[in-house]
Amino acid sequence: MAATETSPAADFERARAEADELEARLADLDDAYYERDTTLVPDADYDALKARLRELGTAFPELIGQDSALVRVSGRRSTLFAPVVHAERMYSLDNVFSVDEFREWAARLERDAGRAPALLCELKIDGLAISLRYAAGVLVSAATRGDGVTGEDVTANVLRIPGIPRRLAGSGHPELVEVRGEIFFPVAAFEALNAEQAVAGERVFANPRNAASGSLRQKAEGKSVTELDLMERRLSRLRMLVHGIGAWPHPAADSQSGMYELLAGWGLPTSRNARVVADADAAVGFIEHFGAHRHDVEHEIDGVVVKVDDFALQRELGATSRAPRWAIAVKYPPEQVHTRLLGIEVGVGRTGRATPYAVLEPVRVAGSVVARATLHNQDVVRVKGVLIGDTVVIRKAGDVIPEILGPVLELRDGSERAFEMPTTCPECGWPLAPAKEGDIDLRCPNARSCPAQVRGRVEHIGSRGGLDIEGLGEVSAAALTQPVIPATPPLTTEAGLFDLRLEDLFPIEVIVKDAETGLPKPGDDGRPRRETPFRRQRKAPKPGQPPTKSRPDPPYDPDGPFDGDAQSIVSAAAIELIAELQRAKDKELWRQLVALNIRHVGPVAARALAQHFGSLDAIRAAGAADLAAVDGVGPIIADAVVEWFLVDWHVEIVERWAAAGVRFAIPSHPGPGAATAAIDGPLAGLSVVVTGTVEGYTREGAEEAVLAAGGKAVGSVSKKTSVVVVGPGAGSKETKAIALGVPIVPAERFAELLERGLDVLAE
DNA sequence: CACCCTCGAGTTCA
DNA sequence: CTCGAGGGTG
Repeated sequence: MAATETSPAADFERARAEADELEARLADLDDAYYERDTTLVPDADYDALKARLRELGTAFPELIGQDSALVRVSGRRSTLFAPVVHAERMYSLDNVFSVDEFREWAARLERDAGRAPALLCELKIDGLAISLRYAAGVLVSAATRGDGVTGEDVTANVLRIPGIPRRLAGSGHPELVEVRGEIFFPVAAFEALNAEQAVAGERVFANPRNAASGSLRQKAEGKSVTELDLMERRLSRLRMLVHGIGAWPHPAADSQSGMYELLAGWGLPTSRNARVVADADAAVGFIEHFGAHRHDVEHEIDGVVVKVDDFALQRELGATSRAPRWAIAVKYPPEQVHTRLLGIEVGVGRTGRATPYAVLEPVRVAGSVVARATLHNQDVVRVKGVLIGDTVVIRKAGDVIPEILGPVLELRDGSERAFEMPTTCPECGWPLAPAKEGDIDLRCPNARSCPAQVRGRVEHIGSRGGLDIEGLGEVSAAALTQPVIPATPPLTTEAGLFDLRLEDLFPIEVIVKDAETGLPKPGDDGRPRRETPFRRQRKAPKPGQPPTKSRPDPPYDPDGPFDGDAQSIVSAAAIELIAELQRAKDKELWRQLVALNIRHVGPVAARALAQHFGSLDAIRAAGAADLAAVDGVGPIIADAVVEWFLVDWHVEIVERWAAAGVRFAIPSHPGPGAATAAIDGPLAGLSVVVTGTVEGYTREGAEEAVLAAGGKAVGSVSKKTSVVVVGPGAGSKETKAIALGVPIVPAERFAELLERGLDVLAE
């Protein structure tokens, strides 16, 4: 977004016209943001407008008047609540948008201060600035920032927010003190709120900040009892953290950090994430750390605030007309960005569902480059209102998965066209149809031979929740089911999986696709590049030199039927795959059940069925009623199992796998219906969630250990969860556990938990 | 029958 | 990780 170059002759009039336009636009945006809690454009665009205005202002200072968007403290007084004049003005902070700009600020600071002062780093919470006025230790009013001079009284609502003391702890409180802080909606609570709002037919909030603002501005008058209840609940989910003081002539502390200790001692909520660091370099470390762990905090953060810790130096540095010189806000790159919707393609998954997905101009969002995003189905495409060719708004939902929020209507030029859902399967050409009358999802009915579905099922067989076959993932599954060579793929259905031999793998050639575009990559000769995933080319020995053997040939039976060409050798991946398949034949019955791809039968249902019946034969012989009697299996799953066995090519899978040696039974199982004694152990009757990394265990291993100790390993935290084991890298589950009051055990004590059960908590 | 847990399925990128 | 839907429980 390069600014138009102003000519050296300086066309003042042109600059003024542009500045006027920018001012008007910014006034609109500020008005929407502060008065109506609406964000019309991504933050990045807003910042860009201001940056441009600042540029113009640098060239022509006379363009920037007293009510310019650059000068006024953003925000205006709302008439909703009574006005409150702050005893001391609430400043906003200057912003920088990169570590480099921060270093410039720090360098200036060090020059002004004549030394490198200690800095206090804290997170910039994306919430609402608030000022609490305490008179002789008693809360007398709470006000929003408003325009910085006058805010609105929200005391009645603030009193309902947990953690804000009406009376300060301890004694010796000043006559008057204004405590400044930020009210916010914890991210986890925000999600829950929106779900409830939707159910109640109320507005759904775009982000936690809007939710906090909206919640705080509710009025009790004229509300029904249910509405009041909803209001109460919303307020009770808000939280506050304090980060400063206003009016107080002689604070009993000589530094920002000392101030926080004092405030904490009074029972005010202070952040756990504030640190005093020695210099700018250390501050950069803090900034980068939380840039990477933005979502490991309970609230949304849009940056880091760095303050001079020493109060004496703060006073010395003073403030400009709008912001103190001793503090700076370092803003993180936006998490919502614009990019072009290049096209919408349709993929087919293992169940045959046809899913449209967006192909995007690759763009960086929250740390990674995104080129695709799912659109779920044609209804979602319609509801989001996106057209091919649109500029669209992208964000990362829940940290990872990119999501298209919608089009930027102003940027349409008429060349965009609507997406039309294909009527036939893009992979096999069969007509797509809903599985049931009234279903939105379209499916490819060619379950047996649609290459996409076979590929998906084979991949699922190899997955961790299935037979956990190393070397059978996305790439191998595609190679086995859709190679360019041979013409007849080694697998036309999964029935032949356990009959695969090395010589079936050897000839396979696939076309290499570019990860970004999905298009075939051209090789040296310009034609699509091919790869042989199960074979390596042996380098031809140079003439005149003795053939060197850099690596020994892989172990392989020379008397076997293998018939590869002399210049190639079997890759280790091929040998590994065959060996893994061999091992899979004796794996647990539940894994083999999952591998059959029966609808609704995943690891948990499969475990229940396996444990109860002991063998696939017993499951097959059981009626729907017998199946549904199993704990965790209801009529729907029971029917799905019965019906699965009625399809001839399904039965063929079972028969060919069994013939190849797949065991399909739990050895020494007493037989169907045998009472399975509840496992006794330290964790008997407890459900345990493990999140983050636990040293010495894989994710699976930890679950196994919980089962072995008699516990139940569950994936998500709820009120019923007995205990949550939290290791480094834990995310929302830890937050949720805290919110629900579920006991937490640190990962280091996992082993102890396994041995002693909940006794570990009693310390 | 109305909840609330769970599970299954689909999903993206390094 | 999130969504929708199955299963169990009060």
